[in-house]
Amino acid sequence: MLSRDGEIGFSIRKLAQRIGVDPMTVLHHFGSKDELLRRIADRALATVELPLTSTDWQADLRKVAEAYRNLAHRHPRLFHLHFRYHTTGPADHASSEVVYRALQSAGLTDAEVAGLGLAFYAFILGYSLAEAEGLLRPISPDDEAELRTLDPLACPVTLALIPAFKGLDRNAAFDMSVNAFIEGVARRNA
Amino acid sequence: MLSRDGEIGFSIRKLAQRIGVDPMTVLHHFGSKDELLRRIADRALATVELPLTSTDWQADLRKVAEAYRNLAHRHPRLFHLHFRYHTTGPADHASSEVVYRALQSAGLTDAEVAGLGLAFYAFILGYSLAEAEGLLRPISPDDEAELRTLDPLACPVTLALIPAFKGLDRNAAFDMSVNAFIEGVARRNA
DNA sequence: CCAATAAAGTCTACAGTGTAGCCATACTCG
DNA sequence: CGAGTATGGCTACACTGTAGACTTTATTGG
Repeated sequence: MLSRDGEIGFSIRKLAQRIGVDPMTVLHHFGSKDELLRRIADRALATVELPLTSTDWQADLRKVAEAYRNLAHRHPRLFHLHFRYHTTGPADHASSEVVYRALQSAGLTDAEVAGLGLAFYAFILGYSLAEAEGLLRPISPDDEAELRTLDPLACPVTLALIPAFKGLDRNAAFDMSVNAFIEGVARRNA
Repeated sequence: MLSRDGEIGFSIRKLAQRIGVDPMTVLHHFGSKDELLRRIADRALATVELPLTSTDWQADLRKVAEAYRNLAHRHPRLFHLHFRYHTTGPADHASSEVVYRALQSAGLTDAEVAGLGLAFYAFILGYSLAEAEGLLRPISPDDEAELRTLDPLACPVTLALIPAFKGLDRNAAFDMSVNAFIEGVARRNA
């Protein structure tokens, strides 16, 4: 399955065999493998569960962020595809509309809405991708052993933080981070 | 060249032919193609120009963010590799040490430093990746034409923002965004 | 200095990939 | 009914990573 293994190890021939048709049939249907992956990514991205816009722009932003994180959780390999074939379907436009509307009602100028909106997007996509790729996972014993080999003179803070990494609460970390961004935005026009 | 074309279109055989050796030679040297790409990504990541830590933690964070963005600008396809083979070399540890030290001197708890530090990383990596992939590019006439086909009832704000997207100043947008995050962090313990 | 050992490089072969080109079949519309 | 068009499938081709055996080169120990 693509959600588990990602684009790597995925081939038209295997897919065709699994669904019992000729490889050329599926290829003709989609034109090329790239186009097939693009369509799959589109389809998966469209399942993001967007919030209805409310009067609380901060809550709206939080909900959009959570929606994309949940999506990444459902399809861990999706965002790789999204970054590769920057697919922007209807669902993307709908969610970016929510983001822009939220930022606009926060009282920002158009330039700020555009810049910060795209940045907010990049942030939640990057965070979701990093999390899905295992970069934000609470460190394993192996990781810890590797960290402990660091030079204590060069990386004292990192070494001191090892317990914090081990006990990392990913949900709390995500909330903290989104809140920090939102707080910074709110403070900008205050 | 890998910086231009990325992992796609890159093959051991082409590389070997370019440098005039047998493909098997390079393969035996690196063990596998994955290992080769990992090593290349390591090497490129190590060229990030880290700042010396100062007494101004906000300036330090800004410098780290800029350093990674510059790196992504030099090697547009690098961060795809980084996310795929989450390579964490010495340079990464050095730069994350800077980030953690900065956040710590901002007065955060260890859990906050760990969570926000990783999030800051994910943010600048995601932003750099998005920018390198062209997601944050000022929109082209084609993009504009596509945007104009959106339903004005569903996406009024997006449509109204088209001029802002056309005139998007990427540097300013990046500074704004990093500042928003930093501001949010600073405000957290105030 | 030479022989033994290890390392590095090279050739061949294999299984797997995307896909162009061509043919058969089915389905639609005048 | 017949012509045209979309759809599915077969073969072939150029390309990939890499396992395995073999040859050359370098290194090291006596």
